[in-house]
Amino acid sequence: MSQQRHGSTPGEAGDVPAFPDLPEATIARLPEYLRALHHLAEAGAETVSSEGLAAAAGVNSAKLRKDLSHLGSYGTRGVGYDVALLVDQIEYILGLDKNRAVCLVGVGNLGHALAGYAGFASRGFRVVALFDADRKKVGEVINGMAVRHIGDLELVAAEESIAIGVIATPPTAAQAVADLLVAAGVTSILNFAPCVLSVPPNVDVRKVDLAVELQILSFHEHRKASLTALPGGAGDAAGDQEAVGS
Amino acid sequence: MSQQRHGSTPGEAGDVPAFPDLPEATIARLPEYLRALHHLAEAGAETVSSEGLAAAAGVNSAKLRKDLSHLGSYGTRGVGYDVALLVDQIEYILGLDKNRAVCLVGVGNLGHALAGYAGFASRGFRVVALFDADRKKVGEVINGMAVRHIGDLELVAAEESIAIGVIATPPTAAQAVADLLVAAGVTSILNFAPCVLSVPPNVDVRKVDLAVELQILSFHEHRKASLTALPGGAGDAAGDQEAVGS
DNA sequence: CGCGATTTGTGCACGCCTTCACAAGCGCCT
DNA sequence: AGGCGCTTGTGAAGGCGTGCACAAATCGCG
Repeated sequence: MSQQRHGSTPGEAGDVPAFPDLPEATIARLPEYLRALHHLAEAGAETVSSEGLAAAAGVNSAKLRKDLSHLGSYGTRGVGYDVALLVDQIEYILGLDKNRAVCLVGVGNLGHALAGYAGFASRGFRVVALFDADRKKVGEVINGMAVRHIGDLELVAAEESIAIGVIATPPTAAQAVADLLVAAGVTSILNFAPCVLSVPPNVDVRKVDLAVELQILSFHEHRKASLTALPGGAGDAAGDQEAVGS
Repeated sequence: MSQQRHGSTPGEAGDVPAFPDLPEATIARLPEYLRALHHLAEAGAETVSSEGLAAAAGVNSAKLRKDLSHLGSYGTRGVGYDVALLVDQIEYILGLDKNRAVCLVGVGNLGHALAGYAGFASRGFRVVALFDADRKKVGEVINGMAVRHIGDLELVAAEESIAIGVIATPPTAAQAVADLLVAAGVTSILNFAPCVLSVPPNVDVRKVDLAVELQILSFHEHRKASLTALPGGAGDAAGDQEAVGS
C-alpha cells in the first residue's frame, strides 16, 4: 500500500526527541515486543537478552536487535536490555502514554464484543463512546457505556478529542461511517468491515478482516492435503517451527 | 516467519492440477480479490479489467495482474477477466469449495461474537462446534449451537473432521488449548489470544491481535502529532491516498 | 481481410526486509 | 589491572516484493 514518507528533516535537532523514521515492519512488531516485555516484567525480570526477548515474542533475535537499534541504544552489551526502560521507550514511541480515546461505531455482533474487550483497556486505550444507526440499540448499556446515535458523533468526538475510530458495521454502511468519522476530526480508522474505504490522505486506515485469516489458513490446508495425497514427501515430521505469514 | 518450502517438484505433471507455488504476499491478497469479485458478480458484471478489479480491491493494477498470472492465464487480452471463472479459480486455490468445518474454543466476550459472525458462513466456513472450559457455559446455546466442554474436543473433532480451530480464550489458557487442538488432529489454528503458541512444524498458526492494530494506529497518531507540532510541513493536504501497512 | 484500440502477461530494475557474521563494548572474576 | 566470556549493535549479502514499461494477443470495425 502507499505509505507517505515521514520522519524528521535532517537539519532540525529538536529538544523534543526527534521522531525516529522506523521501518513499517518494525513498527508492526513493537506491540509484540511490548507484550512480551510486560509479561517478563510481571515475572520479575529486570533485564532480558535479545535472545530471550526474541523467543518470547516469537521472532529471530537478529531481527529484534535491529528493530530495537532503530529506537536507539537501550541495551548494555554483555548484559541485555533493561526491561522497565525498554517498556517506557516503546510505549512512548507508540504514543501509548496518552491513554488514547477511541470510539466504536456499530454495536452489532462484533461491535458488542469489541466494546467489552479487555485487551483494549489493558494496553492503553479507552473506548469512550459507542454509536449505532439503529434507534432500537440507542440507549442500550454495554460495559457501563450507553450506546448513542450516530448523529451525535461529531458532537461527542469534539468534546472527548477522539482521534481513533473503530468501524464494526456491515460493509454497506462502512464508507458512510468513515466519512462521518473524518468529518468529526478522526484521523485514524480501524475497519472491521470487509470493504475498501476511501479517505483523505491525512487519515490512516487499517483493515482487519476476520474471514481473510481463515481463508489463508484454508489455502494452507488445501496445500497440505494436495501434498500428502501425492506420492513424494508424505510424513515430513522434520523441520523447524512453522508459522504462516506474519 | 519461517515458511517451509512447498509446491510441486518439476518432474511430476499430475492429472490433478499441480499446486502452484504462490508467494505468501499473493495468497494474502487473494481473499480480497475474491470479495471484490463477488461484489462485481452480484452487480451483474461478466468481465472485469485488471484496472477495475484492482480499484475494487484497493491495490495496484500491475500487482493484481502479477498475482493472477501466478494462478495461470485466466484473462483475455483486450477484454479482461471472466468474473465467474476467476471466482471459481480463486475459491479452488483457497480450498473454499470444501465448505470447511471450523471449531471455536473459548466462548467469552470475543468468542461469543465470533460464533455468530455472519462473515464466516458467507465465505465458506461452517462453525460446527463451540467449546469452553467453564462448566457454567457448557450447554449455553449460541446461534443455534450448544457449547460443549473442552474435554469433548477430541471426540467431536474426529467425527466432524475438523481441520481448523479458532482460539478465543484468555492468553493463559491458549497454549493448553492449542495442544489439545493439535492432539485432536487440527492442523490450522487461528489465534486471537495475545501470546505466542508453540506447535509442531506441520501445524499452521495465524495470529490476530486486535489491540496491536490500535497500537500501530496510535504510533501514526503520535507521528502525525509530532510533525504538525514542528514548524516545517503543517498543512500537507496534498499527496495521494494514504493507507497504513497492509 | 487488415488495422487500430484495448488489455493481459512479464522482463527488469529498484528498494525494503531479513539474516548472517563479526567487531565493539561491558561486566565479572582472578 | 588484566583477561575472558557474554551480548549488543551493525556492515554486507541475499531474497522477496513492488511497480514500470512494453511486447504479445484479442476483439471489433471498416
